[in-house]
Amino acid sequence: MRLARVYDKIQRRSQQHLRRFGLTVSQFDVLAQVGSAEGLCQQELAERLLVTKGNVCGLIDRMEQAGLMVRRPDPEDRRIHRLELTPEGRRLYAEAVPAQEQLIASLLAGLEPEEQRALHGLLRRLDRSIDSSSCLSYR
Amino acid sequence: MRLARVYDKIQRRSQQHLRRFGLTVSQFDVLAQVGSAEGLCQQELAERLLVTKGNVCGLIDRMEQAGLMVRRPDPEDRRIHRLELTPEGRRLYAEAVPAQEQLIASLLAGLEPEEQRALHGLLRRLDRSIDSSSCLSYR
DNA sequence: TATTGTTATACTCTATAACTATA
DNA sequence: TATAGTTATAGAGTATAACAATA
Repeated sequence: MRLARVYDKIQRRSQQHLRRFGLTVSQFDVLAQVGSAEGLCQQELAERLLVTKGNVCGLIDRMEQAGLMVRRPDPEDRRIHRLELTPEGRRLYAEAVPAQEQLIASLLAGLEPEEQRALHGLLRRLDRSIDSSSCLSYR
Repeated sequence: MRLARVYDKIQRRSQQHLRRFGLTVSQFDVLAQVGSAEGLCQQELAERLLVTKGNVCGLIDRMEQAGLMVRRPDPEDRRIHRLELTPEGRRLYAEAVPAQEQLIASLLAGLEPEEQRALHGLLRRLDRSIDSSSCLSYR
């Protein structure tokens, strides 16, 4: 499976790359999601990351402990925690996200710009067609 | 990152799918590699899977315990273990690999045949260009 | 000395499921 | 009853590094 192999390589490079920031790939995903949509609640985050809320809970625990984010109680619904980045979390976001984009760009650099666009377009179509194909339930 | 999202979905589907066979994705990878190249040694397998030999050791332990494969000492170099599938491993290989291919085919079905070819070609080019871009060391 | 494989440690992620507190 | 979050459990995968046997 070609896609798997390419992805594994990118994943490993990313991992290596993100370690400089003290982040795992999953933690980077959290940072990227919360950084681009502060006020997100844990349930929403779980859905976006395609993992369970239990897992999100542990992820947030570790990142809160690392001083990157905080849980804020929602004043209107006391079951909900809104997620926000700390100043340090925002600093890391501002640093790590562009660095990651640059890494991806450098990995894609072997393709011509129009090939990159073609690849992106095909992946988008594939993404949608996977969603519509049969039942897919993430809790 | 489009590639990551698409891959995650495929990964999750595969996981779900492979569970019927009692396999994790990593174990499937081992089965597929050894099944297509019996006599492989652990070091070679580690390189193909892009993980360390320590990890391979654990993977093999679990799969040997599950009765799917065996380590055979190499008569010429007593440091080496050659990996072979048991009859049950081969049966599973013959069952799981086509099933996995069919799953992938069904996920790709939303794309036209020429789009599938185009995607494959782009991924192959990307794969190669990643390899050649800067240092990449898997131990 | 270098290589193959093993072992040990520690951490992250994951699924699953029971639990609480709110709604 | 349903939802948001928590906790507990168990297992898998991973990196790292020290180790034994063999070359």
